[in-house]
Amino acid sequence: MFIRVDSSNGVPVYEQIVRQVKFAIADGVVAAGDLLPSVRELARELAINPNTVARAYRDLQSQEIVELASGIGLSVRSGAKRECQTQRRRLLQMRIGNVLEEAFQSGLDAASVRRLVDAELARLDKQFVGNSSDE
Amino acid sequence: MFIRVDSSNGVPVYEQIVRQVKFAIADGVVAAGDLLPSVRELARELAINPNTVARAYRDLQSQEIVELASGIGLSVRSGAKRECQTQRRRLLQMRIGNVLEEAFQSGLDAASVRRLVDAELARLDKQFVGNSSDE
Amino acid sequence: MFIRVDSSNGVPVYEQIVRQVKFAIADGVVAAGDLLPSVRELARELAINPNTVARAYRDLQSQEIVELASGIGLSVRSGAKRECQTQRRRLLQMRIGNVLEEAFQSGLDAASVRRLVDAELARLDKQFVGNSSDE
Amino acid sequence: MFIRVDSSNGVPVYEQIVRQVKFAIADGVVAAGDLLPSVRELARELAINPNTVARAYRDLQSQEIVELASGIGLSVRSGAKRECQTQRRRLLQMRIGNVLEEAFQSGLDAASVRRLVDAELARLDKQFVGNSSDE
DNA sequence: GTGGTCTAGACCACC
DNA sequence: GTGGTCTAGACCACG
Repeated sequence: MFIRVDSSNGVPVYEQIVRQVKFAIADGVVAAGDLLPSVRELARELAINPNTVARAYRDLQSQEIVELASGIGLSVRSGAKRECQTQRRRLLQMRIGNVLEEAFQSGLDAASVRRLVDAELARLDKQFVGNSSDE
Repeated sequence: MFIRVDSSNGVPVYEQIVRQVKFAIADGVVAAGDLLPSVRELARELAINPNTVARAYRDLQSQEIVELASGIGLSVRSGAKRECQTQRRRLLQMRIGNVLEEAFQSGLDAASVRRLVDAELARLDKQFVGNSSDE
Repeated sequence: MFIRVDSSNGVPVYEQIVRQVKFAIADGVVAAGDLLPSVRELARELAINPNTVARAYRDLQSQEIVELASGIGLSVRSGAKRECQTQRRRLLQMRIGNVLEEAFQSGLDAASVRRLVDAELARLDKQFVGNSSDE
Repeated sequence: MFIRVDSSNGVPVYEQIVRQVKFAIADGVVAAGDLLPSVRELARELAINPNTVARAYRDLQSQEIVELASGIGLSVRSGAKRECQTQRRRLLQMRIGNVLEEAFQSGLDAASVRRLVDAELARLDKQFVGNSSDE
């Protein structure tokens, strides 16, 4: 299973699902034409309310990432990979920008902000060696 | 006035007030022993309901940043500056860490993440020249 | 229902609720993982405004006694029982200490104070037979 | 000066003054006919608002503990000592009773309550050796 | 259904 | 004047 949710995360569960499905598509873990796991199945595996999964899937449909294959399930649309990659980049850029802006606005000077960023980057670099990206 | 709120921000107004009071204390804009602006005064200036300000101030009390001087107002406690600086550092470290971690987990490699960060840092550096910080 | 409030008590209603929830947890009446009665339900049963219950519950959250299970309710955290027992002991010790100290400081000698205490203890012993405590 | 107030005490300052004046009278530190310190003088010595002292003195007048000696000040009435002793006993009995009752109601059993009381009594016994009482 | 936020306004205690 | 408590009710997000 390519999805993991953390209910004590602040981020709504349905949104975590939406994001991770998109990330999986962006990375090619799930390809165009593939079916998403059924609402019931995913709900059981994540031990969450099926309504939550349903809501996530509804969002993915309305964003035209997946489409309903009647009687079969939800399948990834053909242009989805490229779209998900673009969205991923935009999303991360916005979030990074927001956080850094928040740091500046809180009264810290540029040097302090950069120190914080570098420390975190160093910490994470070690954790995620060997990540591959096709962007 | 050292507080500005943005009601269309997603972040609850009372929480924005809590943060900004803490930041003001961390930066020395408000010193130990100083009184916060009165509930009614701040509510009037921000054009919000006094209860919203009161809730923010109650949070500051329960976090022992500020104490009730009965019939006088709320005064900044003696250890508050150091505490607020610590909290600010921790808060930003956590938020930056979370965002960067999300970037790595989304499948991007280290180089891509660093590129995003550097671009945003460059953009914001220009915007916030002249920030001063005690830390 | 394990909560009873007395609005003509001087002690704020929301604080009575906070205390009694903690006492119930300390006594094991409510266990870790259990949900508190919903805000609306408790408000209805106590015939008070839901906001008053909500404020009590918010305090319990910020004291980390209870945590939000989004869309479900508030559940008692795992370490809460031990914490509530400790707090109960400290609270009572402080209150008893304060009152006895006040008695001494008011000029009474030790014998007079002890006489007062013994009389009250005897009176209450009869009233509260069969209390059980984990401590 | 026979009065000390603690503004971070929960107990209103004016009430602390009322109590301590009464205790001083009960103990004979201030006798019938003696004048209380003037409002301005006491306010200066305690570093509090004169209105607060004035309110305390007003209460003492309305309770007929002191009386206005026009142009002179407030003097302790003749029957005050006996009255203050009676009130002191009643007040302490009530407060002790309330606290012990609260302990029982919080779910503790009689043994636990008695243990708390004995511990505090032992602690205070050492602190207040040589208290004398004429009750 | 759940809790959270915000507004509006009454009333109280303290200084 | 100060903050604190409580009520009442609208609106939103989440499951």
